[in-house]
Amino acid sequence: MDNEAPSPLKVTMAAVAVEAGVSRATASRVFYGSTPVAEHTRQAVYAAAERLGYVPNTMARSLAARGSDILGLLVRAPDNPAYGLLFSELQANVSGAGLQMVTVAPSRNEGAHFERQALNRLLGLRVGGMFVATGVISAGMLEPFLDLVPVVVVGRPESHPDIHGVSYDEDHNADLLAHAVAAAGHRSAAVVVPEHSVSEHRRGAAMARGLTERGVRVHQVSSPTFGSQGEGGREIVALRRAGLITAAMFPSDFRLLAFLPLAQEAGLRVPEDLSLTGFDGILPGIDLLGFTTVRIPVEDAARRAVEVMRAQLEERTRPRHELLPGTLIRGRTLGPAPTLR
Amino acid sequence: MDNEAPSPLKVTMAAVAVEAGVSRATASRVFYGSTPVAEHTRQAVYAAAERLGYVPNTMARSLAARGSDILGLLVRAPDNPAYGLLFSELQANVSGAGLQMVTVAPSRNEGAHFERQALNRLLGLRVGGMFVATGVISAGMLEPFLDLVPVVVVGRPESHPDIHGVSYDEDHNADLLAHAVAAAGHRSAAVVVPEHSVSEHRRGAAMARGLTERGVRVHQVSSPTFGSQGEGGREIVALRRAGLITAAMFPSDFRLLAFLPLAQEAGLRVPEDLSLTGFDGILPGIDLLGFTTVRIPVEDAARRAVEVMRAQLEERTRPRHELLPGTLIRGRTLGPAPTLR
DNA sequence: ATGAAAGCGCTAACAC
DNA sequence: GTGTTAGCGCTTTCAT
Repeated sequence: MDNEAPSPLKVTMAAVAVEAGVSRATASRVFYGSTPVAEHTRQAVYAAAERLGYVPNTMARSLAARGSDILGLLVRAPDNPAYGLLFSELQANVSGAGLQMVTVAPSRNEGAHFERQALNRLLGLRVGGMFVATGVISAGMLEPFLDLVPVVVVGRPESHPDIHGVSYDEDHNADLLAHAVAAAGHRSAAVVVPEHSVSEHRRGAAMARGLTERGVRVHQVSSPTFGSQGEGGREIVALRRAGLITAAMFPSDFRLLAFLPLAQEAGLRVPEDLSLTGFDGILPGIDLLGFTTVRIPVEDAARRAVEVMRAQLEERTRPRHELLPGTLIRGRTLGPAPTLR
Repeated sequence: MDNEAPSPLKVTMAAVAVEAGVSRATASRVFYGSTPVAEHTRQAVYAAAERLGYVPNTMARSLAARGSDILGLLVRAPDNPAYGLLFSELQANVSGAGLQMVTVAPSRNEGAHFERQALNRLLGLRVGGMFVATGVISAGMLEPFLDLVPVVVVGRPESHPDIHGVSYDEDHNADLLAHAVAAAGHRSAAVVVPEHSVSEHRRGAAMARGLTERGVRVHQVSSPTFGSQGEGGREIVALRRAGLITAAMFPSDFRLLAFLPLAQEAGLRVPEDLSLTGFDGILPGIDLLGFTTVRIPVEDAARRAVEVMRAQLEERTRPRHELLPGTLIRGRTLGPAPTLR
């Protein structure tokens, strides 16, 4: 009588082969092989694997195969909903393409050093391709590996000429909002342009530009550090009270959210007294607040990134940079411009 | 003259050893070895590795070592901020402990089949331990591997007697809120108890119990499917109008958020006419809305989960189940009970 | 269509 | 303190 089966993780392909009465080579071919295998042999091997609870050892496999088809994702901050959604969508698309993906995150949100560690974790696993969803890693850090593993940078707007990039078209998105504000009849608006966040700064600048081009007067508010939302907010309230603006544009939904209590406190009705716009459209449940904002095309970016990756896996091509437009969300925080005073 | 260095990923430890003028074994010892190595040898090896851009091959390493110290995380839905934060915190704690972690997510949010695939991805990598942050995988699916790899289930309240669990104390948290509502003088409140979400149902039931124990009359509202928030909300509005309640408790901040527009539409002031409480305290920026809610202790759970994991890595001990209390967030949506009518 | 055998890059005894 | 050597579990020529 047979002994009790050992723990599944200890079952090797050799054991499966024996159980199925074939050679290790044949067993291997059944699972991933390129060469054809007789149908009944195939059945036998599958049955044996099932019986033993065989879990293929990815380590051994990719070592022997000199590489794997597992893709890696380096994600900057999983606690940021925009990245969380991107992770989720990439995973879905990768699986849809019949590929696998593992994800790593740096141990801290800031610091190239930590991102490097995470990158090495992926490289150490000899992934077959990498999605990089963080702006902190410089292209230079990626460069040495480019010829061995396809890299697709996703999300961040900027990238290296040798690296494939699929990004949100922040300028276009900002313009969508600027257009909406102008079209609602506003002739003078505040735009929050943070100094310390690269992407938010870019958004703010683009919104200001879009307004100006449309003949809307812009009052630029350089919001101070992220923590103290109060400052910029109070400036906006003062501008409204002085009758200098009828709308305020924020470079993220979060900042708009932070402003709401101030507006309420100041007795300003939205949008009757003051129209407001955000940016991102990601925060779960935020739609319920009725924000007028632009939804960054996370799903599209994920889909395209995977398509680009698949193409790279087949055959390396010249790097391309794609910019994906978002969609305007017409909420209740943007209304027609009131008559001032 | 030497040829140009090959791609870093092609550099093997053998190459490093040659470059440093030592044997492969010594090089190995320098990187992870248990046996001591002469200081100047050590330097030489590090220098050689640096020069060549050596990236250790994790596959080969853990194959030879029959296992790795890389931990795996199976996370249910990275696009859910609560899971995103948990991911982030686990990563920070794992790194803090000098360990590595890779994360996998199922390709779709629902379906045991997809979670199984993700689980196998982790198992295939022969991780040294696993964090499981999903309720969908049944303990039975985990059971076959328990003796080979330590498993810590984190977040979900329920778990198997053979598996370590670190969870949020939902009952306690619900009671915190019930206490706060009762203490504010409310004598009659609505409690939303969804039928289709296990954890939300549990929360709702516990809140109702807590109120009842404190002599508060409970109007249970069985919110229908998740999509149509309207239904339950309208029932609450009606209850308030009929003068039957002065407060409403929701089993998630999201549901509370969904109710806000309805309350506004109905002309109900919060909290003057109606007090509201949520549950979770996670959604970034939600604090700005002034929700009275309970913050689930994600950071504590992550920290404890890693501590438990480390203990398991050292020596397998009897499984323990921990329940972690959250903290009450006193926001502006809970006020003193108004006189009815 | 299948089997035999040679590694993949590394670690872990075991010698010296 | 360092080198030698035998595998880890698997894929992949090369035969048959």
